[in-house]
Amino acid sequence: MTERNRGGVAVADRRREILDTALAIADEGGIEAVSMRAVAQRVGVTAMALYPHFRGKEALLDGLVGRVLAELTLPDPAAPWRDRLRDLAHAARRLAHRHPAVAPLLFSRPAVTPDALRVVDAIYQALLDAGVPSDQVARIERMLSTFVLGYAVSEVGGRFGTATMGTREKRGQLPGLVLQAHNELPPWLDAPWSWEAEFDSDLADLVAVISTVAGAPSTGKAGR
Amino acid sequence: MTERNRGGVAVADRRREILDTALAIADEGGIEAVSMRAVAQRVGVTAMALYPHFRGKEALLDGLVGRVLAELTLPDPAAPWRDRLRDLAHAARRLAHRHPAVAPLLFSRPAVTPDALRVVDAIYQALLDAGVPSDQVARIERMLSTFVLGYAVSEVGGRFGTATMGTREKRGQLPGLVLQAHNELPPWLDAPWSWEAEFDSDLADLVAVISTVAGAPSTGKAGR
DNA sequence: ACCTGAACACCGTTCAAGT
DNA sequence: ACCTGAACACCGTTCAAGT
Repeated sequence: MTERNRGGVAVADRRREILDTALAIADEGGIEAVSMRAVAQRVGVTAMALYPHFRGKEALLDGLVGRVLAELTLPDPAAPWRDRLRDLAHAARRLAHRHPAVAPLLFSRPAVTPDALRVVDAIYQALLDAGVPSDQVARIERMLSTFVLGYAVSEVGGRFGTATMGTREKRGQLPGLVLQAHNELPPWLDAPWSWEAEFDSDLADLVAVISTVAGAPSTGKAGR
Repeated sequence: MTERNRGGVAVADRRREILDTALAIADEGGIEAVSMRAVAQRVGVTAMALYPHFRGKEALLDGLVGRVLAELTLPDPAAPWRDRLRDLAHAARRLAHRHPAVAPLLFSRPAVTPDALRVVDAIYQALLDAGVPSDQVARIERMLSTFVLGYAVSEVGGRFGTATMGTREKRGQLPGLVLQAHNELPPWLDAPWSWEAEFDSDLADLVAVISTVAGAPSTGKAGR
């Protein structure tokens, strides 16, 4: 017995339609393109017609984060904990690449929605299976998720730079700025072959931390 | 021979005055309170008067990031590398707490401005002194700065939650959501005593990673 | 060069009114 | 309950005009 409005559209479907539209607009034009008016127009309705579904723009953005988080597929619970953590990290990174405008919003929404809690729980489970003491599980989860989110947002947000050449040449000529350590490093090492490969190396290092915290011997060193 | 406008104000001072004003507004009302019109009004000028100094709002926000980054004090180069990295991390975290509205902007600006490069160079130097192989220095720098920025932004942005009680009680009752691992953990461990203490533990773990990558024996395990 | 004032094409949200 | 249309108080930016 789903509720229906005059047009015969189930209200839950309408809500999802609004979020799908908002996500499409965000993917195409960035978060600043997501206006109540633009979303409404694409849905084929007035901006005010969104308010029965979302209290305001903030609520719509909350919904957008949930919509994106729901896309994240959890790893197979039967897999080894290392694989589960790696799969989850890669899935999160790919998600950020798919929805670069929405990813940064995760920094300002607490992970207390059902969509977020199921992810946290999967990480908790992997850490417990790894042998991490229970008084360290929450900390390690935050450390891991902070790094993964931070790395992915740095990539899509542009913090890591565009990897176009020429930036280094300029550095040498910056007036009155001495970059001692930069000059000791080969220039081509500033950017990695592949951001995914670097992500893998970082994950390997963090998994080693987890093994250490768990009291088990670290199995793999990082390396490139 | 500094250039002066009709009012007798040096143009460089005018630029700084605009940025100081923008920062004050951001600190008080968040980033969305920083409008060309609001900044101009506080400076005592029309919005259009900002355009000779900044090409547009994006350029003003770039300047704001530089203004904040310039506040970060570099560690004593004579100190041991571990202390230098820790001091830098804590200084960055405090900076984010002082200017919570500006910190997230760092994710979308590449670290290629002089203000940013001097920070990166200080980290490079510490990592080289630690014995990190040169082909790993840039990667480790990104891993470290990504974590530090991500942690600080998570704190001030609200991702880590408000640490008010009650959220956990709700979790148990979320309809149709089974949080297996959550139920195995004592509820009071969800949030740490102090976010700063957790930050310290995380840093200790990351410093241990650096020691491992450097080939030196890890000196300190994490612990709480 | 620096600044103004008017104008344009937008915003989010409230409110009274319709069905 | 859901939606409309007008209105209010904002935006960033362009443009012609002033000094």
